[in-house]
Amino acid sequence: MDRIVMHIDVNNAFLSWTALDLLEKGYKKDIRNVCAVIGGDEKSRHGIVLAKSTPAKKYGIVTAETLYQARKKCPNLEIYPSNYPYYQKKSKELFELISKYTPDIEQFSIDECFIEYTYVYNLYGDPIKFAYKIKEEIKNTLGFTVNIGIANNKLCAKMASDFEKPDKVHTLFSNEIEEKMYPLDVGDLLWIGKKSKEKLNELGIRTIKDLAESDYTNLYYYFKNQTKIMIEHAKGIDNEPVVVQREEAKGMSKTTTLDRDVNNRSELYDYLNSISNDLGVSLRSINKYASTVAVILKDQYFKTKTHQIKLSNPTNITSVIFDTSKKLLDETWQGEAIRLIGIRLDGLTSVGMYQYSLFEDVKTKEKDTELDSVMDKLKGKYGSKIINKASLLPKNKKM
DNA sequence: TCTGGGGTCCTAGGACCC
DNA sequence: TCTGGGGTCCTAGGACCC
Repeated sequence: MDRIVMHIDVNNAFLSWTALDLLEKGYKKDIRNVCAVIGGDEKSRHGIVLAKSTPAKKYGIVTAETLYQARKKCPNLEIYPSNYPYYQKKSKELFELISKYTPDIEQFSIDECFIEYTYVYNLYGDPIKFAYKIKEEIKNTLGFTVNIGIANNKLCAKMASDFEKPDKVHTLFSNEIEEKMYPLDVGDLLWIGKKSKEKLNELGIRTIKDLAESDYTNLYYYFKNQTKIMIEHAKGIDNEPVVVQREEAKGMSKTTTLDRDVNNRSELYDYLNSISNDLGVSLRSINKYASTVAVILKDQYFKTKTHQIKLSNPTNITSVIFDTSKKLLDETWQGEAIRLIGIRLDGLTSVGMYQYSLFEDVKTKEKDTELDSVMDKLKGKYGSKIINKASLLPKNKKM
């Protein structure tokens, strides 16, 4: 028997979920039915569209464009803020509901998952009937709609769930690829982004069919080792398994867009301090150590610069992350006006075996580890706002 | 009041070793 | 003696996804 995979995707997730949040709070209007978006705060320069309603989509509003542009397309646009804790809650409810039917679920993002239906086929039978059943159950018990794609592999299941929306079930089985997928724009193919689409178009490749029938050697010059997989995807070939257990994070990062451009070193240090603190807490909460620290900068012209260093000893100590990031900033920053600043930790390991390098100040390290641990506990007990190092406080409130 | 944040993976080029 | 070449590690930058 052929393999059967499903992809379940919440329609306009953030917007649908905020609609429910508002209705629960007594809001009279369902924002799913008006021209509305979830967007960031423009005053702090976070003004982009995070999600849009179906009516907003009809006006041509797209995700990630500026609210300014979106408003030009729909002057009556309503903009609502995001509520991540609520989204997490809804996401959990969704995956718990699906888990009742199979353990073979791969969570792909906060609002998407794959399920390996092959193993439960004998239990539930016709996958299309099952998909409709689960779609209705989600709508009736959780209050939001999903699209479900059914296919013989993950790639095609995901492509299928992206067909007509919302509240639909689609199939894209192997024998339907030429009919349903080949006519689509090559840019609609998973993993073909803006740049690859442009390049393919230049080469006269416009549809997925064009790519499927392209010659490997002609494309190799432009796409190198991605060529083979690209052509296979266009043909609907994909052998990736549904991976139930989420792989452990390989890195973590935190970046922040500043409310104005900053070219003052000590102010940039203050941001690094705060970010180091947040990352340190996250790192310790998953019992990991970071091998590499990188500073990420974006200047006023949106030019991004990164500078990284591999540590001689993986660390989970906030002060080490902060000191390293300061040094990295000093080495790479030329005084340009900074729009975004952040830190990325890579090469996360569970290795607790801490070897002190030769001239390290052992006493300081032990003290800092102890300080981090005390602060983590207090934050866990009283909430993250309750305690901070004096250096994190606003200057006029310093102890 | 113009352009977020958090991830993964790939590539090119330099350093270094044998 | 008009100066190889393979392998590995590391860093910077970029493409792609949600």
